[in-house]
Amino acid sequence: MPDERRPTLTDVAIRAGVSKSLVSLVMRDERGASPETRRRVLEAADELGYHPDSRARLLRSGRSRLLGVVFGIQHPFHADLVTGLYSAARETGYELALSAVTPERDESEAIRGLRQDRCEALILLGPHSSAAALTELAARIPVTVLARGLKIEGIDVVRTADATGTAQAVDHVVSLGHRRIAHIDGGRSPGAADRRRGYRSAMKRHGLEPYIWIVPGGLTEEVGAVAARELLNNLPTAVTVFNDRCATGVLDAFTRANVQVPRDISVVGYDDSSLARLAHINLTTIAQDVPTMTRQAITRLVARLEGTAVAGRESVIPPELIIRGTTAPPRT
Amino acid sequence: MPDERRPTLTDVAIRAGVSKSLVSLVMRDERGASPETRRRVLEAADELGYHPDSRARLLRSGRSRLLGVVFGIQHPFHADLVTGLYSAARETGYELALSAVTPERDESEAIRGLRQDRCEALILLGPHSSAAALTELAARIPVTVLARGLKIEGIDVVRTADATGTAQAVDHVVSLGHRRIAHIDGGRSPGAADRRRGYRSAMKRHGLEPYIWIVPGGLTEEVGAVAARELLNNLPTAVTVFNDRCATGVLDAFTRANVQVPRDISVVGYDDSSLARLAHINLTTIAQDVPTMTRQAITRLVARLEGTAVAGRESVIPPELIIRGTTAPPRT
DNA sequence: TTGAAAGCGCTAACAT
DNA sequence: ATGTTAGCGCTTTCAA
Repeated sequence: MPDERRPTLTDVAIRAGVSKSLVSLVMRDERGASPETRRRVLEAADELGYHPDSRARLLRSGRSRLLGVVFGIQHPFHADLVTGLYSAARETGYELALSAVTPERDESEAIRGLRQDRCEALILLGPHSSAAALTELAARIPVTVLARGLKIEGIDVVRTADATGTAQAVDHVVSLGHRRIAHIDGGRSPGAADRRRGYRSAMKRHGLEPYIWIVPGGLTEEVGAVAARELLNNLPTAVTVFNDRCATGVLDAFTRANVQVPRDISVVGYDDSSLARLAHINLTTIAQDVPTMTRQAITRLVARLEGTAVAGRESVIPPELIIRGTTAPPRT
Repeated sequence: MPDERRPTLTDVAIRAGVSKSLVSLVMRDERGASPETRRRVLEAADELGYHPDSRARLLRSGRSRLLGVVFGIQHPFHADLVTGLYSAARETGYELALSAVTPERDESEAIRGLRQDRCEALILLGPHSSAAALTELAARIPVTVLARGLKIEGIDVVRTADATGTAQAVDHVVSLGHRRIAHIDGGRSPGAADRRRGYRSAMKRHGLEPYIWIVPGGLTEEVGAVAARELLNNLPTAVTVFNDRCATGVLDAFTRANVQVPRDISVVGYDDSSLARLAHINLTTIAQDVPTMTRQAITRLVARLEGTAVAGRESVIPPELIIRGTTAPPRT
């Protein structure tokens, strides 16, 4: 089925009876060709089924107009971010090149692939490379880190104001009348430290310092369930959880233990992942503003590539509380 | 940060004091350079931070050695497949180019991107393009479809023997003593028809035709929960579910309705996704053999590209029953 | 408005 | 084992 050789620009030029330069102009929609020539060229191209070879084109023009994206293929939240990045890139004239991190393919390998493709800049989603590796990388190519706060010379960061997020969660349940509010932690995951800090300071601000209780948790449903079982010994009336996946595990453990949500305990998640929106979960949660985050990441990077400097290294995007069905006033 | 020009092969050649050809050989790990030369070249390359330009390389060699992969970024099972594809491609000398389908980026757009990048072949994960579109595509480029059974001239298919899978599920619960076994269906999703068929014929084979009960379901937790609520009216003793995500929703709905699994009802999922393995879910399920599927997909495609014909259009991989905690003998 | 020629960074074919 | 030469398909001078 396949291959007569793909038609080249030269083929089109011959067929249209003009020079390669003219064909090049016409294909790129530049001015400088007569309407008649333009018509003939387009006709010839169409007849041959010609499509420009982006590799050759980019090789010659010295640019790739490619933005590399490194993401964790197992992370639902990264899927949301990639979706947003595609939309944000659409109108910029840049394309996305995806490179996945899998259990058998680490971040450095993912980055290496992208560099071979001559991406002009890199977007790293919640990277876990060392600061040293990132510093070295940033010295060679513009890098923007998404969804992880770190301060590294030369690296732009776009992230959610995570401390604000958990503070909003605490404020919400406090306003419902809760006082004994626990926090299930994300350990060393991206954002976990800030979320923990936000919880702690909001509790202090409300004069609830004696009730501060931080339980080890993590990224997954499984650790959420474990953490929830720890809470059962001395059930608080509300709990803020590191993320929605973890919160799902929490809900599951509670249900099994015959603890009703929100009657017996209120639960607040984090991320507003599609999980949270499911009718049978219906989780009150903190939404990261994915459209804004991804738009900013792309905008900053493009600006840097075009030489339009952008102020500041860091964009911190405010999150938003989404009230659903897992929070209610405490039983009196 | 910015850019001294990226080092080229010529730069490395000059620094190492050898010809470009030698550098080219060394970088590609071909034989024909002395150990001493090799060492010098690698050292120079390293000092300069040189990475070969794949565009130029591929332009020159007339091939891209790129396999395009179209996947749904929201599908956990696709994540597993992509992970397997990376591993399978690793030793073949081909690279993967990922192109995601998102809510705002459809399959045809994903495919178009890959074709501009001059991928030599395409792997489509559970595609939903029309047969006509796929036929036309396959006329222009080798195509392998993964995880969806379809019979289209010129398209290779690698899929799980889905009918066998649900049959195994039925056999398993029958062997435990169940007779009233329902099936929650996947609707029009890839594999759903076969799984439904497997359920139906296994029920007949066991003389349980009167108990056949197929409830509409789908891909997600949400529809699983809805389907489960429908079962509550007339609870069977076991149910086989279209996939693990859907089964999770089923479990959740049962728990809320105070129906205990597996005491009151046995549940079998499908996919053996990471979800199923979580301790608090611990779902008995049918595992698709991802390593074999992905290896076969890559192998077939590479064989086709190298002209080594492969017999048959279709590889059907047997699935495997994984017994965990959601199945048990019925209460007597 | 048009065309000729010179590369982009690399590999392949042919020397040596 | 090493070097030389000629392009891959395109864009970009620069001259006509």
